[in-house]
Amino acid sequence: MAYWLFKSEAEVWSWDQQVAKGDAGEEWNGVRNYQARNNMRAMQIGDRGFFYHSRAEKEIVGIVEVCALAHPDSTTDDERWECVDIKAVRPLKTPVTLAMCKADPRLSEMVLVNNSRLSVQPVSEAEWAIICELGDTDPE
DNA sequence: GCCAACGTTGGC
DNA sequence: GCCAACGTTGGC
Repeated sequence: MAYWLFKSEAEVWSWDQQVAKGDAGEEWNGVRNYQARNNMRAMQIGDRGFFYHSRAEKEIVGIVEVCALAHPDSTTDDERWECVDIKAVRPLKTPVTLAMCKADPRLSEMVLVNNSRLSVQPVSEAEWAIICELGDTDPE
């Protein structure tokens, strides 16, 4: 199983809205970046991801699960753009802020720390465990 | 609100 | 195929 990180501005699509979708999940649509799309194409059902609020909050707030493989993005007719569906699993007990990630030397290689512009990014298994620890949350 | 970094577009 | 111009993202 692989791990990922999904970024969204809370004003556009928030964790609360994701939770409200329940187990049905929702398309992670609107991505118009090849690297982010390629990451979504590589995802498998059951992969886990962090849900990150960019801009105002700048913190990882929850854990999501991939529940549909990459398929055409319903918000465009442009066949280049695809997206997966994700569903909320549970919130982190303690949100993990960007500042916390930057402050932890074990996370210095994290994409979130080094390439803040990429909206769908891979997370290593080690990084996953560290952030769950910082978030006081079971990594399963 | 500003601006640096990055990705994309389009003229040549 | 290069690269300048432009638009967008996101940290500060």
